Amino acid sequence: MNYWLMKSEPDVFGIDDLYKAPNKTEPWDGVRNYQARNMMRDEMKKGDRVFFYHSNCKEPGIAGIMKIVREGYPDHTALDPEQKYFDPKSDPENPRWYMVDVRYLRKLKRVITLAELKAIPELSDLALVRRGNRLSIMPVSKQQWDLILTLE
DNA sequence: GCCAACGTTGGC
DNA sequence: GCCAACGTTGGC
Repeated sequence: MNYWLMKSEPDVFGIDDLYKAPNKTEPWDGVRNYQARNMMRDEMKKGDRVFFYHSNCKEPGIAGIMKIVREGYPDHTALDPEQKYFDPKSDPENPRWYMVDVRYLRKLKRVITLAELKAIPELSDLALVRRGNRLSIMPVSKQQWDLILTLE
């Protein structure tokens, strides 16, 4: 099993929104970055665990845990001109963008903030805490995952 | 293929 | 709201 971290803006879609979704499951659509796309399309496997990270908000940090319940498949929001994430360069025969389905597992007892994570030397390799990192999806090692959970 | 301009991300 | 950092675009 692999571990990941995915960012979302809680004002748009936060951990509580995932909890309220049907089956507590939601497609992770709208990702328009190739590195992130490749991870969803090629590397994420059913059962993988994912930190739900709240970004661009008052208290950025890890808010909960979810799991992958459906592996990469084409992101249809890229194909629909009505959608915000429409991409005229994607096409149904050769979809450019992919998504996975995630299911809510639990909220953390408290949000583990970015500031805390940055202060831990053992996490300096985590992409999240690297300066200027803008990846919305990133791998987390088992060691990093376990360490982060001890902070809870 | 280089690189300037531009748009976006996301912490602060 | 500001702005640094980054990815993408497109002219050449």
